[in-house]
Amino acid sequence: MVRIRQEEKEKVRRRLLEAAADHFADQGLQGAVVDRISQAAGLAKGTVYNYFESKEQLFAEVLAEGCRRAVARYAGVPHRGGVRESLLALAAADVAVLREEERFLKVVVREAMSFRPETYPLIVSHLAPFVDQVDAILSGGVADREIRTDRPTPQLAMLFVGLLVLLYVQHWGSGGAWPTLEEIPALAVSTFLDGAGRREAT
Amino acid sequence: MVRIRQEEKEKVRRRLLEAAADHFADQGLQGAVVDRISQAAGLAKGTVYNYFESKEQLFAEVLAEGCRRAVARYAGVPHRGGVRESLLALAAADVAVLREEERFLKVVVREAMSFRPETYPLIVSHLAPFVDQVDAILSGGVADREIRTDRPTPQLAMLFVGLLVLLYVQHWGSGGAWPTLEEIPALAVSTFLDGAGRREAT
Amino acid sequence: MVRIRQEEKEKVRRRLLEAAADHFADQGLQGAVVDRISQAAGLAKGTVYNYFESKEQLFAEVLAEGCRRAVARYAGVPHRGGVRESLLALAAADVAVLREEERFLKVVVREAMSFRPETYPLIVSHLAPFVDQVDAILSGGVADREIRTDRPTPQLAMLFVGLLVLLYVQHWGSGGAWPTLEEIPALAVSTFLDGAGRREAT
Amino acid sequence: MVRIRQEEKEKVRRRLLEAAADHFADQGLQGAVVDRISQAAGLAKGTVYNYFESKEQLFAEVLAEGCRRAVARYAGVPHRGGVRESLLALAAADVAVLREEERFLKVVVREAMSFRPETYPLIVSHLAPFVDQVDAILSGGVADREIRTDRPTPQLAMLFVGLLVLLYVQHWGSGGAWPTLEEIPALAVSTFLDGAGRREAT
DNA sequence: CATGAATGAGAATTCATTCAT
DNA sequence: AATGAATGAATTCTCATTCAT
Repeated sequence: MVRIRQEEKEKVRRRLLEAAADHFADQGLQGAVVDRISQAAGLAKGTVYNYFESKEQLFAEVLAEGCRRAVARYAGVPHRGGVRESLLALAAADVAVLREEERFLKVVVREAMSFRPETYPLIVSHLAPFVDQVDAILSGGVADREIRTDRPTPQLAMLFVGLLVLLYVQHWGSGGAWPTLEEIPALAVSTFLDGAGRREAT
Repeated sequence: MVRIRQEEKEKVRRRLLEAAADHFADQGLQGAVVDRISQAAGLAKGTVYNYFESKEQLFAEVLAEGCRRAVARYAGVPHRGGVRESLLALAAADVAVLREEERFLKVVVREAMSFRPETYPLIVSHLAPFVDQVDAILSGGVADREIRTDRPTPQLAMLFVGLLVLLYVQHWGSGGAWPTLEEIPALAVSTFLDGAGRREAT
Repeated sequence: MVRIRQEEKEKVRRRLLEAAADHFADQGLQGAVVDRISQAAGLAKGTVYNYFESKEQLFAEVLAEGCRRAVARYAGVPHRGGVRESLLALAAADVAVLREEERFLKVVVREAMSFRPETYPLIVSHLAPFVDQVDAILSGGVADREIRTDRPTPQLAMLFVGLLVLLYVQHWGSGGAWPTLEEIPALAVSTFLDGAGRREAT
Repeated sequence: MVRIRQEEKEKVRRRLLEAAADHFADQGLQGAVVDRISQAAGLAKGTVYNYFESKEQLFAEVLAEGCRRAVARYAGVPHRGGVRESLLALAAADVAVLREEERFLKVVVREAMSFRPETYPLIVSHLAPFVDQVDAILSGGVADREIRTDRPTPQLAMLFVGLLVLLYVQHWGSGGAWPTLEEIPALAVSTFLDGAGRREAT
């Protein structure tokens, strides 16, 4: 019975998080309204406060949950083949997550790009596992002489992740016109690895 | 006499815009408080409304002013030499603007990266001159066979601008740790043109 | 339980309406202050907005409630005997309502006499049932040859109602000196039916 | 020269009063905005305060001016013939004033009918000359046995004036539909003297 | 636990009034 | 005298949070 109670609680919590993600994605932390979140979850305003300390807390949890869900997906991505293939696979996984958890990811991206001191470190730490994975791939690439060696791989990794995020922002900002979600992985990897200059030109 | 009055008014307006930029940069549109802006400008609350219709209006004007100041600076940048040199010069000019008008630029970047439907088109239109300049450079580069031809130059231009913005965000987000403003132009251009892959590797 | 809640809410709503009527009667729509209304009702400012959309809405509801209460009372008045008796009964009922719901009626009268385009039609429509009743009485009087036939009864009805209102205004304006509430029905009916001219004089 | 200065000042004052009457007639004391009044007069906000102590003062002066203008016109009306003719002439003069000074009169009527303790006595005192004139006519009528003797003539006079005002309100409230200004004098006098009952019926 | 009415701090905005020019 | 920029008190309305049921 306690078990069932626990599960029930967890379910309600989820519902609230989903609804919150929805609203935070659209309106931001300040613009979102607790009452509307609760109603979207089919609950009363007060109930939110049975699960979360405050609106800010709720926001932080949405952020954390978003990162958790994202990271969970990357863990399963295998790194076979060269750097290009691995990065493609990772980026593809990322886009796949985006599709399923767009609301959560939007919250994360939006907050990340507003670089508020209160949340920036939080987000960086949440995203660390993902960046680390990229870093690992790139380090392998350095060993295989596929990657430039004049810059530290952690910085390159951050650049790659940043590039992905940048493309998401342009995707959302353009209303999905360009780039489309489909082309993002290839676009990101190609831009990141090859640059815009002509090969022979160098 | 009227002349002096006019100048005086313009000065006050400036002061308000500066103060507003400060606050919007830190708190965003929703987080900023009109009363605190006016006080930061050494004026009373009501005075803000003698110059601007509403908080939203004020925000829009800060945005416009930020873009205006930025664009004004790019106009003077000459495109001599190859693509690399031109882009470097442009990026350097951009960073120079950033140093002097950090508050305004932060507002623009923050808003741009939050991709709100209300302001995204506005910002895009404001930034258009800058993107166009990059586009012009890249188009020249295509003619000189310095730039890949498999992607439309407008998209490449947006990518370059996005990359710059991305580096600003990481600069601000890291508290200035990495990248520093000095290294941003080279970093942006090198990443954009060369990518992270090894030349020979291809 | 829900029942009790509902009743409780209805009670609070009433309290707010009464307090609002008080203030609107004294200060008019523009002069009244929401905060003072809520405090007069023993509630906090915000509570008003849990029950009414806005100050204007609240005013409209007070108006409607006032008319509703008034009309409810007239419905029970029987028209027996001649025109004079019927009008007297009706006017007496109106004065009786006035005594009990003075605050509400004052709001209605005040607003009616300020002939604002925003509310005048509203008030006219609310008062229609009362005017119609007078009209019915007068029409009966026309048949019985008690009433002049050279003017449409609806216009005469409006005149009678207007006369009543006029006497209320003079009553309130004079601080109750003249006319007193007691004499208003007879005064209204006599003035309306007989006029100030001498019978024989005609 | 002083003379000219004086006249100039008087002219400006007039302009302000007219503009104020306009706005007070439409918006009431509370709804009117000083700045808009001054601009309607082609002057700056501050100028109003060179001529009037405060908005309230200005309102009071508009009220007084309205009454003054009205009363000035009645003074010239001769009482010849019987009561009916005299009252008709007076009412016609009143309507004539209304036509020319509608803005001022609206302010007076509106304020009178809102029976605010602050202004009611003021208005009554301003209107006293008019009421007195009616009273004089009625007293003459009593002597000639044209008027009922069972009610004090001052009260009858107030009733007559009230009736006129009532018709104005209905005229304005109905958007001029009924009664029209033309029919008001006859309507007022006939209603007042004859009533709605049939002569023979009594 | 869920509920939702009550609360009141806080924010945007208006506008009468002042006063330096 | 005329002006109109500056002021800040006053007001409406919002919404996060509390708490009795």
